[in-house]
Amino acid sequence: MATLTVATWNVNSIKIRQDGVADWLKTVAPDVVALQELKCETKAFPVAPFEDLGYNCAVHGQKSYNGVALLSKFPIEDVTTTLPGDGDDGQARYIEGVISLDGQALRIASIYLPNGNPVDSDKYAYKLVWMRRLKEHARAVLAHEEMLVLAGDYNVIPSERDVHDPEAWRGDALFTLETRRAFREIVHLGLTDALRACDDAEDRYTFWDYQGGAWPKNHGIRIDHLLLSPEAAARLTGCRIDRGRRGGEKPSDHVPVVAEFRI
DNA sequence: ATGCCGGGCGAAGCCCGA
Repeated sequence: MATLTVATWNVNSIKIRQDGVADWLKTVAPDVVALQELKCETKAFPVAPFEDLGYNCAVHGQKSYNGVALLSKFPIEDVTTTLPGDGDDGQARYIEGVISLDGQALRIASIYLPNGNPVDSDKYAYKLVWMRRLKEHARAVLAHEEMLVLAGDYNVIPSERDVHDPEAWRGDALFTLETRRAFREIVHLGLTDALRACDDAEDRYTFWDYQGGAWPKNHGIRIDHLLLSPEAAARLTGCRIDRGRRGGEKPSDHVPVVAEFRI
């Protein structure tokens, strides 16, 4: 019985964070990692430190903003970067690939879902449209009935117990009833929230703002998620949030979420 | 709550994030 470790992490600039990510890879040794908010162009992604640690890299980058990647100890095949209705969407927010394991496959996506604030702007409309596109794509890939992990920064607080102070976030684009309903529509296609399948506690956050002492006061929110197909959920053995990565020098404002599977 | 952080860009100050 082998263990497959799959993680997601919004690194908030891969250039600034590359040493910290490499250090984390050495410590945790995940098999597959979904990264978000690279803030660099594809050709500028620092592949060397990760290849030196035995990882293959698939990158969908963009200058200054957004950017997503997959790292994998196994080869990454059939890489795609578009969602239905992509049109002229110039924002690098989605990358998907197939990881070939012994006799089976894992389909993994790295998602950087739009923030959507303020709610009276076109950014919010873009977020909701993007979520509908993700839903349609999720429906299509779920039909393959394979191990599937839709991992990333969803910019969605799913419920009241995923935020330190619900009143402080009421009306925010991450927490409106409309946003949460759109997220549920995706989950209800048949996906499992990996963290909540393993840990029902309050105080399970993945993001703390840099400002206002949010980290020392533990004013966090849970917005980074691994959503699993039934085939993946059946093999899930654990899921944890790597809170320790919020401390130290020059941390990202997000921390990794790590899931383990028996394969 | 907004922009008190932090990062990108680019060389000061604005844009953006959640």
